Amino acid sequence: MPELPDVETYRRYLDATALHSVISGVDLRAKRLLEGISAARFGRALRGKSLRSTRRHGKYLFADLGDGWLLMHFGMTGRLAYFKRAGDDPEHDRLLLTFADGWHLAYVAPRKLGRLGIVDSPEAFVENEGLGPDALEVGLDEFRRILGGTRSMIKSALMDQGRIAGIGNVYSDEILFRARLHPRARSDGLGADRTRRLHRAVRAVLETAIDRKADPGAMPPSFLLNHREEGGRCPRCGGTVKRISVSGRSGWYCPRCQR
DNA sequence: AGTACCACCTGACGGC
DNA sequence: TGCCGTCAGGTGGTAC
Repeated sequence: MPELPDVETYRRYLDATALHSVISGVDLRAKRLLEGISAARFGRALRGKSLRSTRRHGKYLFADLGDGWLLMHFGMTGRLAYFKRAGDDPEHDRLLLTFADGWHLAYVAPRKLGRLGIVDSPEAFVENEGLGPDALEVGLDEFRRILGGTRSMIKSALMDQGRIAGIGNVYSDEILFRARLHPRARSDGLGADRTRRLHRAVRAVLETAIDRKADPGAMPPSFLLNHREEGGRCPRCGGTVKRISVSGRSGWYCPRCQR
């Protein structure tokens, strides 16, 4: 699930659970997730430290270690789990942090598509990766400039992390549905009104999803999210939603509402 | 510059 | 029940 609302929910979860405890154990169970650092150095960077605070940029989560930051990306299936008893350790935990108070924080990723690492700072990482501004931070003027700078399909542009960070396949559909724009509309052909509408939709959709803790079952009835299926009904007009392929992903939309 | 396709992994689900 | 193909909310590389 991990798009911006999911990762923000994980961030708040970490804040509410694992902050400020001393890390006594580091068990990395999937080395391939490590980015640019050896397992030994990764362990040394964490052991004896505590997670002082958290930050998020797009789909990336950072935790301050005092001299460097723990980096987490959740791929398609990643999440966090905080628990006390060893028996509650979830399946597919790829990193298990144990705290001095006996609690554990697991980074769980069934498909091993995420990333773990240690970085100097969130800012430096964002710069090095060439990530665009966070989708919740980007102002209208910048939004207009970013979308006006590419001839690609609007759905692709929204999902391009180098342009705007945080929007993935499902929420790009949701945003376009709310803004009533066709996923294949040209990014630089929206015009002022539709660009403003789209910018408002980005904020509204992401903030609502965060309020609902990114839980699909808790989304408002007006959301398209729970109707992304064959024969699904548009919550606005009652018509049948349609699936198309955009940048190799399944995009769902309502042909009647979105032009 | 933009797009299609493949690969990385594993699990879930429908069809036979 | 078991096997097989297909698909999955991400990203990065390649080739056109």
